[in-house]
Amino acid sequence: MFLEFKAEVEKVLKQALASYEYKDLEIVESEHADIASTVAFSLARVYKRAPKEIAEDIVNHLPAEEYTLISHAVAAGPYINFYVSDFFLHKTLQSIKEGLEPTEKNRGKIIIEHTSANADGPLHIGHLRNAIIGDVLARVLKRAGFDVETQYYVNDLGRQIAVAVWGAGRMAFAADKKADHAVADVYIAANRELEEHSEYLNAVEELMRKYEAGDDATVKRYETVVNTCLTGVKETLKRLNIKHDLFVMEGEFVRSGAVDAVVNELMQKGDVKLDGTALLLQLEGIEKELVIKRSDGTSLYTTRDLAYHRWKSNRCDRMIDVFGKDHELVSQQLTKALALLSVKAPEYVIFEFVSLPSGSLSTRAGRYISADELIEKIEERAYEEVEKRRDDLDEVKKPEIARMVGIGALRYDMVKVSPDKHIVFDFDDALDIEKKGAPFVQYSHARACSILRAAAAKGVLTDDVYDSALLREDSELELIKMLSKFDYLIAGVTSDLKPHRIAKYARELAEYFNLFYRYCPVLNADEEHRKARLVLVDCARVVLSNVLDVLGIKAPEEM
RNA sequence: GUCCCAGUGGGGUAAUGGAUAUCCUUUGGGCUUGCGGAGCCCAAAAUCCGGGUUCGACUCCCGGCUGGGACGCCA
Repeated sequence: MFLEFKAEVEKVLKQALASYEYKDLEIVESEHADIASTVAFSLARVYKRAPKEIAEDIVNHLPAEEYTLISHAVAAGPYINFYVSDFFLHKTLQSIKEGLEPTEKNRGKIIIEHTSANADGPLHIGHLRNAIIGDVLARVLKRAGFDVETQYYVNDLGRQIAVAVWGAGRMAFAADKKADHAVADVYIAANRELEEHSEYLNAVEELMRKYEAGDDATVKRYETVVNTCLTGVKETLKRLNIKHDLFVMEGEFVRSGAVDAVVNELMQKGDVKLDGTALLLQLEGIEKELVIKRSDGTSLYTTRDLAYHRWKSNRCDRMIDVFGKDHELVSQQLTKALALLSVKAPEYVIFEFVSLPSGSLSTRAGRYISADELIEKIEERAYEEVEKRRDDLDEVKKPEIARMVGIGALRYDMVKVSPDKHIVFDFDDALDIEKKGAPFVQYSHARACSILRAAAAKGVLTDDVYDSALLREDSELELIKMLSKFDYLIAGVTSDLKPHRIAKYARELAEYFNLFYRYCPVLNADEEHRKARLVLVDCARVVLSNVLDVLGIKAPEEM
């Protein structure tokens, strides 16, 4: 609803500015108003008058008779402050009661690629950041009315996989281990062996050549390793509430000839030169030329990625790639090379690294914290907390709530920080569930549910006729305004792709609900207030549950 | 060396160029004859350094410093 308020402010402000020339309405959020404009500052310069005077003049020209969602506007010095009307507050509650469906639908198809970890071992905490950022964005975009498809791009052609496949030919996967962990064991052991015996490297290279050429037996060996690993990875993702619509194998693009087609087209359209038998592409603005074909004729990651993006671009309106910071140069090369092929560029969400206090993560060196280990520990920790507080619950409910709280805390922790912030992962800190994170928001939701349950038990109906004008306390007004901003938030994140803003909103909403709870009795209020407040509690419950859903966090009815 | 990113109270973190810099944690103090205390209130404490642009800079520009990353016929 806040979006509609903002639109009305823009409309009336434009009318009031009819006699001025301006570039922008300069609408800003403000703590002194529901929304404000600072346009008087820049007009002051042009018209050589005091900004305060101009602000007053603009306010005097606002068509107050057209206000519906606006109650009034005032000039506070050079600022023009707008305030919401009672009708806005009423309409906010009504629209939430009617459901939070996106106002715009069928806005086109978006393919978002995320996680895409190599199939050489389990997901670690770095992949987790990628997966959770990607998953939250996918959920936001769905809310915003897009048709979203999530893809996991499976690297099955890299040297890493060849090493794992080679290793799998010499030792068996441990049968008693989770599949992806068993693959990692083999991969790490194989790497160690190759370091000691470089004579085995030929065998690895031969595997790579045979696989690209489509040798049946080799393809089968690869598939076994990759699928084994992915089985485990999918289990982990499922626990985290993450699902990919499609797993796309890199190898397909080589075998289908799509990669060759890309290389040939680049030779015609780009600045390509020969270095021995390898092909180098010079891209504008990037010093380093891009190798698009190896001397031995096999393909490279970037070239295969070009073919993948060309394929994707034909299946959607927007492409979004969630990449680690180490892929930034690649993303620039990708954009430039795609332009040569007349393929639209993807939008990139680039996030900074997650490292351990002991240094950077490395699957090969076995230096990582697996997502599974983290999930295991955090759920244990959450179970302890539940047991501490809710001894009355049975052994079905307790672990169920512990899972919701544990996974919630983990997801919230990963998404709450701006993607361009480097994270040093601290195990104890991640396990500290008592912080104001997901459990805080979940608790507010459970509390709202509890009030509604108690009301139902007393036979008070929430869908009674109610008078929203009775909601006059500060904590009530602030809560309603916060509720109204859900659509505004979704619209914002849809364009700036910054998922940490969702986490911040969720926490703030829970805070406002707690304040309302503290200052306004619901069930113990007189009948008219009780009715109106129950509606407000129900609306808060709906928005809390929706914002948690966007974060991929379960909203427990009790905890 | 070149390029990219980050630098905000003791630690972590937020802030489309706008009014009194957010929140967590920490430390200290307080709130329950209340619908669930995983709650609420109060206090302490911060924009790396130096220039510049601007009516106005955490935010933009230039130069440093510190930390991370990229610069493979790896992915």
